Amino acid sequence: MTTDRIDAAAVAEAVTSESGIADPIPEATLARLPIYMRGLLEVAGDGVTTVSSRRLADLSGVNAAKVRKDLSYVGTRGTRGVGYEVDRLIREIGMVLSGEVTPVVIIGVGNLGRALSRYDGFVAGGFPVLALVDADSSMVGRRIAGVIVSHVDDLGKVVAETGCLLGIVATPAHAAQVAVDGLIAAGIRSILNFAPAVVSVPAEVELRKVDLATELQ
Amino acid sequence: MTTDRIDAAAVAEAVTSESGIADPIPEATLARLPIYMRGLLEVAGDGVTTVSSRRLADLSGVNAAKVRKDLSYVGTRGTRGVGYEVDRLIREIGMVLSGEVTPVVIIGVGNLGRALSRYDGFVAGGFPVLALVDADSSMVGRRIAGVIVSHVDDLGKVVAETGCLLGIVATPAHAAQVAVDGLIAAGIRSILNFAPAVVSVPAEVELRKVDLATELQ
DNA sequence: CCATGCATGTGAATGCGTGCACAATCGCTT
DNA sequence: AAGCGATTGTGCACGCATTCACATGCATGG
Repeated sequence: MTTDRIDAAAVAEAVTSESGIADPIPEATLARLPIYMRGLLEVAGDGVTTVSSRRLADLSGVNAAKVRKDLSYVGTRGTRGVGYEVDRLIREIGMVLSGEVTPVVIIGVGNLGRALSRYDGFVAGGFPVLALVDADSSMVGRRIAGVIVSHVDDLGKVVAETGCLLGIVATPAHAAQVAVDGLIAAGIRSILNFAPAVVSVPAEVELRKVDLATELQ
Repeated sequence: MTTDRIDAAAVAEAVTSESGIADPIPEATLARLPIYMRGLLEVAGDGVTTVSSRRLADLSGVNAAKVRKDLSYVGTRGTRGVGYEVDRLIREIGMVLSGEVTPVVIIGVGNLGRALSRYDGFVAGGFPVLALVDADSSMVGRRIAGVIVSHVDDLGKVVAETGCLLGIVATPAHAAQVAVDGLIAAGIRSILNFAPAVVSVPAEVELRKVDLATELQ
């Protein structure tokens, strides 16, 4: 029966995402899943049990074919002639998104760092802040957004314990390079730099710079 | 033979002329120009008069070939073996960016909203305020900085009429989420949040939060 | 039980963005 | 004056994303 195939596909998907070897879901699709989720929760509130790709496309403001292709990556199978089961889709997308969680560590708990660590958008986007470090000893031990601040000297230990994969630099400009070097030494391979400074990294490290001043301009 | 090249050129010209005198500058390039501008202003402050694509690429964290291709769209020509003239480049990019005006709508005309609507920096930066809305009926109809205040219920209509692409939230904290949802429903995909509240948006919508308390420090 | 309508799932084509590689070209030095 | 090092400008190819179009397949009604 076809149910066997569906279950097998679901299990395979779960296994691949757990092992973290290769994620076959395109990044562009991943970025749209929260949008679909939003539309799904909306129609679910209306008591609708099935939704077509066309309807979901209209709700999300995208193309219907794109919706179908995206959902095919998720693994969920719809019913031809009917559409997709809303509850099932919400569960499937939820699992994929929860599997795409990347814990982050923030260096620097000044004004910027505190603002970032309290920014719920990170959690909603799958980037929970699990660790905070600072070079100022007077900050160590303080609790910000439910996370205890550690000293930057313990960065390697903290990263190892929390399993953080992404580092956010929120230090003053003059400390940015040191902070980045520390992150790299701790094993971080993806860095988001909020400090207004240009830093250099090895080729194998992915670095993205966020300049608030430029953004406002 | 040369016929191939002529045909290709004819096609390209037909495409460009089809869209009028509109800029053939790719969107991806347009998004990088502010980043280049920032690097240029930095080196200009150091008294440097010329900059190579390689140097500008390092400053901006992008590929050197990409920089050259982007600058070729701007129209500025560099000098082989030397590089680009910094002052000239700043002027050229500035002109392109000033031509890229993005009309904005401001939600909330309290103290903050009024201050923002009168802030000349927005106009200078290519963000003219074309619409103002508020939930308070006593505000509707008042003229602030040359713009008539509309009611928030008419947000969709106002946005459609003025063609606003960017929304600025200047409401009290408790109304921020409602304001953001309204903007998204109106078709806005870029939002600047000045309210001291954390709001959630779909991944498709670009949201930036500006915390004035931290900015002042 | 069968025909019919409707929606899925996907192969294929197109367009866009990126980056390599190299010829063209300029200023500088000898 | 002439070669040389340096840098631009761009043709080309590759990969990703988007969208079309259609065959496949399920459910419903008679």
